[in-house]
Amino acid sequence: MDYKSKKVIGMGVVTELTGLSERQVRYYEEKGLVFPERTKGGSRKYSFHDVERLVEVATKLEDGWRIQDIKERERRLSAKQRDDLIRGQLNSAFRTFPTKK
Amino acid sequence: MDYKSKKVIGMGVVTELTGLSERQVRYYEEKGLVFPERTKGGSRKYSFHDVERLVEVATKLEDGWRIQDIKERERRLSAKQRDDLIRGQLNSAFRTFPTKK
DNA sequence: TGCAATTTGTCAGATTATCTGACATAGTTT
DNA sequence: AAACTATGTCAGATAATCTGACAAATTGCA
Repeated sequence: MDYKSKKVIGMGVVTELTGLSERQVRYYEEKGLVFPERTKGGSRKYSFHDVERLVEVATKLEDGWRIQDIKERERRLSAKQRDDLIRGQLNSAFRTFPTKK
Repeated sequence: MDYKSKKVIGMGVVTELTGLSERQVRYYEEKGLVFPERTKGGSRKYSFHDVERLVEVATKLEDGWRIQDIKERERRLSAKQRDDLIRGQLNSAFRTFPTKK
Protein backbone atom coordinates (compact mmCIF):
# COMPACT_ATOMS: atom_id res chain seq x y z
CA MET A 1 0.00 0.00 0.00
CA ASP A 2 1.16 3.52 -0.75
CA TYR A 3 1.73 6.36 1.65
CA LYS A 4 -1.44 8.13 0.60
CA SER A 5 -3.80 5.37 1.65
CA LYS A 6 -2.07 4.03 4.73
CA LYS A 7 -4.01 4.85 7.89
CA VAL A 8 -1.50 6.35 10.26
CA ILE A 9 -2.71 9.83 11.20
CA GLY A 10 -4.32 10.59 14.54
CA MET A 11 -7.17 12.96 15.28
CA GLY A 12 -4.96 15.84 16.40
CA VAL A 13 -3.02 15.97 13.16
CA VAL A 14 -6.20 15.56 11.12
CA THR A 15 -7.77 18.63 12.69
CA GLU A 16 -4.53 20.53 12.06
CA LEU A 17 -4.36 19.50 8.42
CA THR A 18 -8.03 20.04 7.64
CA GLY A 19 -8.90 22.97 9.87
CA LEU A 20 -11.99 21.06 11.01
CA SER A 21 -13.07 20.41 14.58
CA GLU A 22 -12.95 16.95 16.14
CA ARG A 23 -16.72 17.10 16.28
CA GLN A 24 -16.96 17.62 12.54
CA VAL A 25 -14.54 14.84 11.72
CA ARG A 26 -16.42 12.35 13.90
CA TYR A 27 -19.76 13.45 12.55
CA TYR A 28 -18.70 12.90 8.97
CA GLU A 29 -17.62 9.42 9.92
CA GLU A 30 -20.95 8.80 11.67
CA LYS A 31 -22.64 9.76 8.42
CA GLY A 32 -20.51 7.35 6.40
CA LEU A 33 -18.26 9.78 4.54
CA VAL A 34 -14.91 8.54 5.89
CA PHE A 35 -13.82 5.24 7.36
CA PRO A 36 -10.83 5.50 9.69
CA GLU A 37 -9.16 2.48 11.19
CA ARG A 38 -8.70 2.10 14.94
CA THR A 39 -5.84 1.38 17.29
CA LYS A 40 -6.21 -1.46 19.77
CA GLY A 41 -7.32 1.13 22.28
CA GLY A 42 -9.94 2.62 19.99
CA SER A 43 -8.27 5.79 18.69
CA ARG A 44 -8.98 6.71 15.09
CA LYS A 45 -6.32 6.50 12.38
CA TYR A 46 -6.70 8.30 9.05
CA SER A 47 -4.82 8.32 5.76
CA PHE A 48 -3.76 11.31 3.68
CA HIS A 49 -6.48 10.24 1.31
CA ASP A 50 -8.99 10.51 4.13
CA VAL A 51 -7.69 13.97 4.94
CA GLU A 52 -8.26 15.11 1.38
CA ARG A 53 -11.67 13.53 1.44
CA LEU A 54 -12.56 15.44 4.61
CA VAL A 55 -11.52 18.74 3.05
CA GLU A 56 -13.57 17.95 -0.02
CA VAL A 57 -16.62 17.20 2.09
CA ALA A 58 -16.17 20.34 4.16
CA THR A 59 -15.91 22.43 1.01
CA LYS A 60 -19.16 21.10 -0.36
CA LEU A 61 -20.90 21.73 2.96
CA GLU A 62 -19.69 25.32 2.85
CA ASP A 63 -21.19 25.55 -0.62
CA GLY A 64 -24.58 24.73 0.84
CA TRP A 65 -24.72 20.99 0.19
CA ARG A 66 -26.08 18.64 2.80
CA ILE A 67 -24.40 15.43 3.76
CA GLN A 68 -27.17 13.25 2.39
CA ASP A 69 -26.99 15.14 -0.90
CA ILE A 70 -23.27 14.54 -1.12
CA LYS A 71 -23.70 10.83 -0.50
CA GLU A 72 -26.63 10.59 -2.90
CA ARG A 73 -24.75 12.34 -5.68
CA GLU A 74 -21.77 10.08 -5.24
CA ARG A 75 -23.96 7.02 -5.21
CA ARG A 76 -25.37 8.06 -8.58
CA LEU A 77 -21.98 8.94 -9.98
CA SER A 78 -20.40 5.64 -9.11
CA ALA A 79 -23.44 3.82 -10.46
CA LYS A 80 -22.98 5.69 -13.72
CA GLN A 81 -19.32 4.80 -13.75
CA ARG A 82 -20.18 1.14 -13.30
CA ASP A 83 -22.63 1.43 -16.18
CA ASP A 84 -20.10 3.16 -18.40
CA LEU A 85 -17.51 0.54 -17.58
CA ILE A 86 -19.83 -2.31 -18.46
CA ARG A 87 -21.01 -0.55 -21.60
CA GLY A 88 -17.38 -0.12 -22.63
CA GLN A 89 -16.66 -3.76 -22.03
CA LEU A 90 -19.65 -4.81 -24.08
CA ASN A 91 -18.72 -2.50 -26.89
CA SER A 92 -15.19 -3.77 -27.21
CA ALA A 93 -16.34 -7.38 -26.84
CA PHE A 94 -19.12 -7.36 -29.40
CA ARG A 95 -18.65 -4.18 -31.36
CA THR A 96 -22.41 -3.74 -31.80
CA PHE A 97 -22.01 -0.46 -33.63
CA PRO A 98 -19.24 1.26 -35.61
CA THR A 99 -16.58 3.25 -33.76
CA LYS A 100 -15.06 6.43 -35.07
CA LYS A 101 -11.65 6.28 -36.82
CA MET B 1 5.67 18.96 0.88
CA ASP B 2 4.90 15.40 -0.15
CA TYR B 3 3.24 12.68 1.85
CA LYS B 4 6.53 10.92 2.45
CA SER B 5 8.17 13.74 4.33
CA LYS B 6 5.24 15.21 6.21
CA LYS B 7 5.52 14.57 9.94
CA VAL B 8 2.17 13.15 10.96
CA ILE B 9 2.80 9.73 12.52
CA GLY B 10 2.69 9.15 16.25
CA MET B 11 4.85 6.86 18.34
CA GLY B 12 2.36 4.01 18.45
CA VAL B 13 2.13 3.69 14.69
CA VAL B 14 5.89 4.05 14.34
CA THR B 15 6.54 1.10 16.60
CA GLU B 16 3.95 -0.89 14.65
CA LEU B 17 5.47 -0.03 11.29
CA THR B 18 9.09 -0.54 12.32
CA GLY B 19 8.82 -3.34 14.85
CA LEU B 20 11.05 -1.33 17.17
CA SER B 21 10.36 -0.49 20.80
CA GLU B 22 9.56 3.03 21.95
CA ARG B 23 12.85 2.93 23.83
CA GLN B 24 14.79 2.26 20.65
CA VAL B 25 13.03 4.95 18.66
CA ARG B 26 13.69 7.57 21.33
CA TYR B 27 17.28 6.47 21.74
CA TYR B 28 18.00 6.82 18.04
CA GLU B 29 16.63 10.33 18.24
CA GLU B 30 18.76 11.10 21.27
CA LYS B 31 21.77 10.01 19.23
CA GLY B 32 20.82 12.26 16.33
CA LEU B 33 19.66 9.74 13.76
CA VAL B 34 16.09 10.97 13.35
CA PHE B 35 14.47 14.31 13.98
CA PRO B 36 10.73 14.11 14.70
CA GLU B 37 8.59 17.17 15.11
CA ARG B 38 6.46 17.71 18.20
CA THR B 39 2.84 18.53 18.91
CA LYS B 40 2.07 21.51 21.14
CA GLY B 41 1.86 19.07 24.02
CA GLY B 42 5.23 17.48 23.24
CA SER B 43 4.32 14.24 21.49
CA ARG B 44 6.61 13.13 18.68
CA LYS B 45 5.49 13.18 15.06
CA TYR B 46 7.35 11.22 12.37
CA SER B 47 7.17 11.02 8.58
CA PHE B 48 7.17 7.91 6.41
CA HIS B 49 10.68 8.91 5.50
CA ASP B 50 11.61 8.82 9.17
CA VAL B 51 10.05 5.38 9.46
CA GLU B 52 12.20 4.09 6.61
CA ARG B 53 15.21 5.72 8.17
CA LEU B 54 14.54 3.98 11.48
CA VAL B 55 14.29 0.60 9.78
CA GLU B 56 17.54 1.28 7.94
CA VAL B 57 19.28 2.18 11.19
CA ALA B 58 17.89 -0.88 12.98
CA THR B 59 19.11 -3.12 10.17
CA LYS B 60 22.64 -1.79 10.40
CA LEU B 61 22.65 -2.23 14.16
CA GLU B 62 21.61 -5.84 13.69
CA ASP B 63 24.55 -6.19 11.32
CA GLY B 64 26.89 -5.25 14.15
CA TRP B 65 27.31 -1.56 13.46
CA ARG B 66 27.32 0.93 16.30
CA ILE B 67 25.41 4.18 16.18
CA GLN B 68 28.52 6.29 16.16
CA ASP B 69 29.86 4.26 13.26
CA ILE B 70 26.68 4.81 11.29
CA LYS B 71 26.82 8.54 11.87
CA GLU B 72 30.54 8.71 11.10
CA ARG B 73 30.14 6.80 7.86
CA GLU B 74 27.32 9.06 6.75
CA ARG B 75 29.29 12.13 7.64
CA ARG B 76 32.07 10.96 5.36
CA LEU B 77 29.69 9.99 2.58
CA SER B 78 27.90 13.32 2.52
CA ALA B 79 31.22 15.13 2.65
CA LYS B 80 32.31 13.17 -0.40
CA GLN B 81 29.05 14.01 -2.13
CA ARG B 82 29.60 17.69 -1.42
CA ASP B 83 33.07 17.39 -2.86
CA ASP B 84 31.82 15.60 -5.94
CA LEU B 85 29.13 18.20 -6.43
CA ILE B 86 31.59 21.08 -6.21
CA ARG B 87 34.07 19.31 -8.47
CA GLY B 88 31.28 18.82 -11.01
CA GLN B 89 30.30 22.45 -10.83
CA LEU B 90 33.88 23.60 -11.31
CA ASN B 91 34.34 21.26 -14.22
CA SER B 92 31.31 22.48 -16.09
CA ALA B 93 32.00 26.11 -15.26
CA PHE B 94 35.66 26.25 -16.23
CA ARG B 95 36.33 23.06 -18.12
CA THR B 96 39.89 22.84 -16.75
CA PHE B 97 40.57 19.55 -18.49
CA PRO B 98 39.15 17.74 -21.50
CA THR B 99 36.03 15.58 -21.09
CA LYS B 100 35.47 12.31 -22.86
CA LYS B 101 33.26 12.20 -26.02
C1' DT C 1 41.96 -8.18 32.87
C1' DG C 2 39.19 -4.66 34.39
C1' DC C 3 36.73 -0.51 33.45
C1' DA C 4 33.99 2.41 30.45
C1' DA C 5 30.75 2.80 26.80
C1' DT C 6 26.78 1.04 24.13
C1' DT C 7 22.20 -0.47 23.66
C1' DT C 8 17.89 -1.95 25.40
C1' DG C 9 14.42 -3.15 29.02
C1' DT C 10 11.48 -1.67 32.50
C1' DC C 11 9.09 1.04 35.81
C1' DA C 12 6.80 5.13 38.03
C1' DG C 13 4.45 9.25 37.80
C1' DA C 14 2.92 12.98 35.14
C1' DT C 15 0.83 14.96 31.19
C1' DT C 16 -1.40 14.92 26.69
C1' DA C 17 -4.60 12.92 23.41
C1' DT C 18 -8.68 10.82 22.35
C1' DC C 19 -13.06 8.56 23.22
C1' DT C 20 -18.23 8.27 24.07
C1' DG C 21 -22.51 10.14 25.27
C1' DA C 22 -25.29 13.79 26.27
C1' DC C 23 -27.45 18.30 25.96
C1' DA C 24 -27.83 22.84 23.57
C1' DT C 25 -28.61 25.69 19.50
C1' DA C 26 -28.99 28.15 15.14
C1' DG C 27 -30.50 27.40 10.71
C1' DT C 28 -33.20 24.59 7.23
C1' DT C 29 -36.85 21.38 5.58
C1' DT C 30 -41.07 19.47 5.49
C1' DA D 1 -44.98 24.30 14.04
C1' DA D 2 -42.38 20.25 14.25
C1' DA D 3 -38.60 17.68 12.65
C1' DC D 4 -34.10 17.56 10.88
C1' DT D 5 -29.13 19.05 10.12
C1' DA D 6 -24.72 20.39 11.49
C1' DT D 7 -21.92 21.95 15.07
C1' DG D 8 -20.42 23.48 19.83
C1' DT D 9 -19.42 22.18 24.31
C1' DC D 10 -18.85 19.69 28.52
C1' DA D 11 -17.90 15.74 31.74
C1' DG D 12 -15.75 11.65 32.85
C1' DA D 13 -13.19 7.81 31.34
C1' DT D 14 -9.52 5.61 28.96
C1' DA D 15 -5.50 5.44 25.83
C1' DA D 16 -1.18 7.26 24.37
C1' DT D 17 2.95 9.43 25.21
C1' DC D 18 6.54 11.76 27.87
C1' DT D 19 10.72 12.17 30.99
C1' DG D 20 13.97 10.42 34.11
C1' DA D 21 16.00 6.86 36.43
C1' DC D 22 18.06 2.38 37.37
C1' DA D 23 19.42 -2.28 35.69
C1' DA D 24 21.76 -5.40 32.72
C1' DA D 25 24.00 -7.70 28.89
C1' DT D 26 27.31 -7.02 25.50
C1' DT D 27 31.29 -4.88 23.47
C1' DG D 28 35.34 -1.78 23.08
C1' DC D 29 39.49 -0.43 24.83
C1' DA D 30 43.46 1.15 28.07
